[in-house]
Amino acid sequence: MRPTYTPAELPHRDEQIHQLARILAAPLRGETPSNIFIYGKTGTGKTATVKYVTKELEKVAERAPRRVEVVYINCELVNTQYRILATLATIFLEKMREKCGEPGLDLPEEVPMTGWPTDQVYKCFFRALDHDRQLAIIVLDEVDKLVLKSGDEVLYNLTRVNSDLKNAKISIVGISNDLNFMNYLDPRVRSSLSEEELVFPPYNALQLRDILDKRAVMSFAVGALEGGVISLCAAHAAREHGDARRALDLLRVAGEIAEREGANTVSVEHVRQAYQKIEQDKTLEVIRTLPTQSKLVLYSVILLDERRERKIITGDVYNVYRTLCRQSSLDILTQRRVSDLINELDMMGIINARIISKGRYGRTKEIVLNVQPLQARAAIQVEYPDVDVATLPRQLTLA
DNA sequence: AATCCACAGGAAGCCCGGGAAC
DNA sequence: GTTCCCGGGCTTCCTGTGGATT
Repeated sequence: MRPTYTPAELPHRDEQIHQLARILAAPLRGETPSNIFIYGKTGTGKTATVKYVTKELEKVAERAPRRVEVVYINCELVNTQYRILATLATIFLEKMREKCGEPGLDLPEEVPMTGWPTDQVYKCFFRALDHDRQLAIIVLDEVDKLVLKSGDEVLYNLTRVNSDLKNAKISIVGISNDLNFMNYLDPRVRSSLSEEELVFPPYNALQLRDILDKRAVMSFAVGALEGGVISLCAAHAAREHGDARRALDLLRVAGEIAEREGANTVSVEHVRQAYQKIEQDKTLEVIRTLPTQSKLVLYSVILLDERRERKIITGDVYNVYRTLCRQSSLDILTQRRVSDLINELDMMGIINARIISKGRYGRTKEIVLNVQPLQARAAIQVEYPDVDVATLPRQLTLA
């Protein structure tokens, strides 16, 4: 049930599988497939489908007139022009050596992951590739991350390389969950990258149910899931733009909770708890990665919240914040800035802040903590970057 | 009706780090 | 390497404001 698992069958993706297969089957007829651009929100099965189809393709590729090589690159990890080319060059050098044994001509043993001029790496890749009559299908997953980080130069080069190759051909499969990024591309790159386009619509609740059903059969004992459990998971995920990964996470966590409790079956209540746990883990992660000053502001709110004396208002928060700063010898920001930080925390849903007027006694913001104080506190103190945790007061001793 | 509190939040500008251009 | 530019974080200064109190 983990997100890393690639299932052997993909329910409700038949159409996409067919389309993709139709395009990628071109090499079996001795043709070069078009470049493909695949778009869909997270958890709609893009990566799984591509992996599935390319695997099938490799199985039948022996019958093809030219050799087919599929290279999968996740651009979130490999996100510069150099590293993409170096990765490709390394792979094709390796394959070339496998194929014909002798180290090719004047080509080097390997490409270092850093150091060479980019055009040398490019040439190296080019020659290793062109050395054989082959078709390289290069899958660039999360290609939007690549463009965001290093621009579209790599894509431009890769889409152009075909015209220079004598023996080999390449075709590119770009996967993205951000459609907007196409606008940042050079028009030439855009049109050649999206010779074919494939859209992965989100799953609806029914389809999610189906997917969960299939996976549940593999992961849970018969009768371990009470009625309604799967429907509830599906419903939750459908509300969050049909993310199958979400749905699976939910079911998995619900199972883990049930197991820890020693329950025999997974109940609807477990799913509810799992939902809360996942949501909470998300916010705790946000808190953990907050900048120091925001953490301090939040910590002030928590301290005030624990006192439970009166409603928390901006002025009080700022006072507490100031003492905290002094105690941990940090710079004290102005109230104006802290006011903005409070707004940011509000936007993130960690706190709720609304403007109230107390008549003669002014206009201010009333702040309500939106997370468990104890856990939030723990999240703040984990990896507290600049401040010695011990110096933070456990209790508020303020007038 | 006028006053006035305790801030909200807009505007302008400073400072600094990082990336692009030279 | 230097210069330039940009954006984000921050400050300073400011005007605005809902409604209890006078």
